[in-house]
Amino acid sequence: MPTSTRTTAERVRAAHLGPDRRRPQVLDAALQVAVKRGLGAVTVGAVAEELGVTRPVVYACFADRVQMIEALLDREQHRLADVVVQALRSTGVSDDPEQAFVTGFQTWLRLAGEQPGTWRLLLAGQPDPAIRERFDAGRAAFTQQAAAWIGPAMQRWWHTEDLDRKLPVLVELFLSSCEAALRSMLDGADDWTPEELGEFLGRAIHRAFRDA
Amino acid sequence: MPTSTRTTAERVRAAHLGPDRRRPQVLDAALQVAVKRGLGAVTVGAVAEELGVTRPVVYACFADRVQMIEALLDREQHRLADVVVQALRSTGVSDDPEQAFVTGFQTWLRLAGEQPGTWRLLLAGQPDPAIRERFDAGRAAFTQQAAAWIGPAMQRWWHTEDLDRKLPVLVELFLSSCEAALRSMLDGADDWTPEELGEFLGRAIHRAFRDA
DNA sequence: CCAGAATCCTACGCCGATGTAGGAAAAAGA
DNA sequence: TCTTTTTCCTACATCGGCGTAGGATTCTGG
Repeated sequence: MPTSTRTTAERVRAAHLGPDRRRPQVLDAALQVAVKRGLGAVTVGAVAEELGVTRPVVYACFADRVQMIEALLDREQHRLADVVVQALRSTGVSDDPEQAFVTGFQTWLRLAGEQPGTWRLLLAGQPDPAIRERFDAGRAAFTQQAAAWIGPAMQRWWHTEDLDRKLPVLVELFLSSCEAALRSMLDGADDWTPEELGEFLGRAIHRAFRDA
Repeated sequence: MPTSTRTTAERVRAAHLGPDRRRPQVLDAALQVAVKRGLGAVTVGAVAEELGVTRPVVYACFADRVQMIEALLDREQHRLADVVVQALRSTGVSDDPEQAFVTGFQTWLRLAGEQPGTWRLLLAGQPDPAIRERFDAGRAAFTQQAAAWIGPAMQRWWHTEDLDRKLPVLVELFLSSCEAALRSMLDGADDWTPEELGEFLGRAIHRAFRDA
């Protein structure tokens, strides 16, 4: 049984790829492990086993465990950022704020639903102290990006007063709402399509922000 | 230097308390460690050092590391539940939905600000697999509690249609909004009092839910 | 004041994960 | 085909955290 069932049984010798071609595979395996058992479970051994390879092969790709996880976080963060940019672009066509919220959430949820694993990483929360700094930095980047979009938009649409003071709080609220949308999308909600969910939540969150 | 500066220097022999009186101290120390360095850093050794005691003393209070953390989570969850109950009670006096949201958030944020450590635990996210189950169970309990309050309230106030389908999504949104409020309260917002923040966010979230 | 009980501390063995060295197998080149 | 190079695997040493045994110290009751 060379394929499928990965019991702890004897493994076939892995293909002769070399570090450069092996590296993306390692990150894929690391992502699998992180999604299934949390970032804390991403050990060199676990990743190697997931990939069907021994640990030294992983060490040939990354100097140590921390660099491996940082590489994973880098890659996934870029993927996420791309999706966010696409979602933001999709809102540009409309001058109606409510419609902007709705289409933004719709395209974002649709794209996010296509690579659930990457997004679950974001919801997982930080693991051991070694990664914490890098993880928080990623979150901070998103916060900044969100602020850079929400601030001008609210100024332009509604001339919200005292925006300087309110903005940090609103950004936090916005990001948390996005998390809620994501959870609803990835977990239970089989009876919601991305379009339905995006419209429902986009409208609700728009109401919260409009008269802030 | 028997007090203060906890370098790694020689320690004084700890007082003769015994497991029963020592146990709450151990949980206090564990909470400190969790807040400072994350739940993943709550090892028996770290807790013992934080408390100024050797590891066997901790083992005299709890059978193993998992039971210690579970005891911590139990205690903190009860504290949290008490606060939530108080906040919910405070909304009962008013029949105006918006006012209910506002006073609810206000009392909750005020009480939460008094024991920040306990609440930061909630934001920290799950650590290793051993605790994950217990941690998720706590979150599920809050979800259920929120659903039990939001559902009837929305039915009574606004006769929201198709509530069965919407409720799970709305509960998720509500909890995430609470997290946002908490983050704003505990982190940056020095220029927001609990009353101001509760009014601002309570109103915003009320708008999101009213016409859902 | 002294025996006995309760409590704390030192010291140990164990296990899982890390990171490394050197030999075996596969690919590449002559 | 035979040699050289690349890549993978087995085996090892190390480290940190877990959990326990037994001696040292402090409290307590007579």
